[in-house]
Amino acid sequence: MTVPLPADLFDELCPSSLVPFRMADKWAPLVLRCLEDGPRRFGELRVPLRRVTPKALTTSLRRLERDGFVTRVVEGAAVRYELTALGRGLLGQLDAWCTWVEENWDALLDARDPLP
Amino acid sequence: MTVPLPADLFDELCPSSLVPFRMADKWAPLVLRCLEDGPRRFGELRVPLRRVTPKALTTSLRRLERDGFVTRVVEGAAVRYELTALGRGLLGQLDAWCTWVEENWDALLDARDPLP
DNA sequence: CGGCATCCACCAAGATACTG
DNA sequence: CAGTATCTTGGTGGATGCCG
Repeated sequence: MTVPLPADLFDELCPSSLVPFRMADKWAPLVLRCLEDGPRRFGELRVPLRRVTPKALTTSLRRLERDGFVTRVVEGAAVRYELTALGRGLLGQLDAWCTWVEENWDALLDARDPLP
Repeated sequence: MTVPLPADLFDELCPSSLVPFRMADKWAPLVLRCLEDGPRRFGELRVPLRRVTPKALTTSLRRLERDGFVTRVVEGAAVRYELTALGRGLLGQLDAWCTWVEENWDALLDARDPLP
């Protein structure tokens, strides 16, 4: 079985307004990352995403489901969310973004807040 | 000298809501593509982007300038917009998106329909 | 030519509280 | 546990008209 998601999986400032990329909605990239290692329940997602209100998380998950990136499966009392093949494909783009942002982070900072 | 931008550079339905990626704002990816082959004037950009109001185009350009992706240079009565090195780097990501969308277009279409 | 001013509709998204 | 229900706000972006 998969390891529980750590509460500090994401940086406090993630996502940042300096990042010019957006995927689906504000929290979708973080949700996708949480689902990378296998299906998760709503409560599991809330641990690393504790800054996100339940409503916002639900909205994000519903949209990901509508667009075919995530499936919502009810198993008795429990619910699990899982990546589809299409959704898993988004992770490649996400990795590319992260790489680009890391490589250009200083330039992004300098451009946004030029030294006097 | 660069060739004038064709009026039909972009598809009528571009950008589409089926594309889960966003760069800066709605029109930024198209603007960046217009600047790929060299500096352009405001009026030149308006040709392929005739569906975009002047205000929206200005807003997009201002934001791209603020974030360090584009420079705005006044040359007497004329104004030219040009990609910075950082902005040119965005084109790589844009290419990656286009490739991904083309490869997954049918899946995106199929996935969107089933849900109410 | 290269915009700006104004008004307005839409919706993403947060705060807060509550529920089957 | 897995969400809903309201309320409210801020920002994007379209429509229209005007300007130096």
